[in-house]
Amino acid sequence: MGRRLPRGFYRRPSLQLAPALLGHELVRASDDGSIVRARIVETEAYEPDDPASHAFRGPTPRNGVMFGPAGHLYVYVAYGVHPCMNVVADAEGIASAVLLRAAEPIAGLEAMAARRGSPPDRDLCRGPGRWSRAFDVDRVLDGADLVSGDRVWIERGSPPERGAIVAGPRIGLAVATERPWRFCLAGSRSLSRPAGGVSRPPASAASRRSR
DNA sequence: TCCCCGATTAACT
DNA sequence: GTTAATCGGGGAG
Repeated sequence: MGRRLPRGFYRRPSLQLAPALLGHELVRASDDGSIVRARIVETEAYEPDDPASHAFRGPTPRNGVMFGPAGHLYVYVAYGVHPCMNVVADAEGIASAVLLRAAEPIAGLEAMAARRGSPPDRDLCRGPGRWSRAFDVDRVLDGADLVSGDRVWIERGSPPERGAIVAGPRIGLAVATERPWRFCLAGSRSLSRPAGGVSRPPASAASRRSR
């Protein structure tokens, strides 16, 4: 078993924490006894002064965990359907977090497949909603402590090779699309989209409004 | 209380 | 590559 990342690891701006999380392993122990594990290959940073952040307009019942101490899990539901996992960064009172977007399954693939309808292995955790579902994570785990909790945590993994980390624009946003705050392990086949690729040009970002 | 929109996904063509 | 599905949350009334 690897070693769990300490509180201090998380106490830095999300912009630093997001790339630092790549290569480490998220582990989830469910009530049903199953344990699943995957290597983080894609993250996004959300800073306090960031119009794309849920916390940009101040604390609410949903985003409260983001304002708390580092090293906790913030879980929100996207499109009313898909749970998405975030790691709270920085000092208490500073609302910043790292969205966990994609991972490569390492262990417990059977349990993940049972929850996800047996897609190809590399797709089990490919995308924030898919990953959450494969890991049996929903709003119940909002606020879970990754450092001392026994339901979900992060262990030290093998570090990325030099030059493997690629930054690019974040996915699915209507604002702040110019900030290259998405971080990927470029060689992974489990990315939600190709590393560094132009995900949403400004033109299409504007056209989203006319849906 | 009501309404609109989204840090997405799966199923299409 | 494109699009419909789907409902929780924030903000307005």
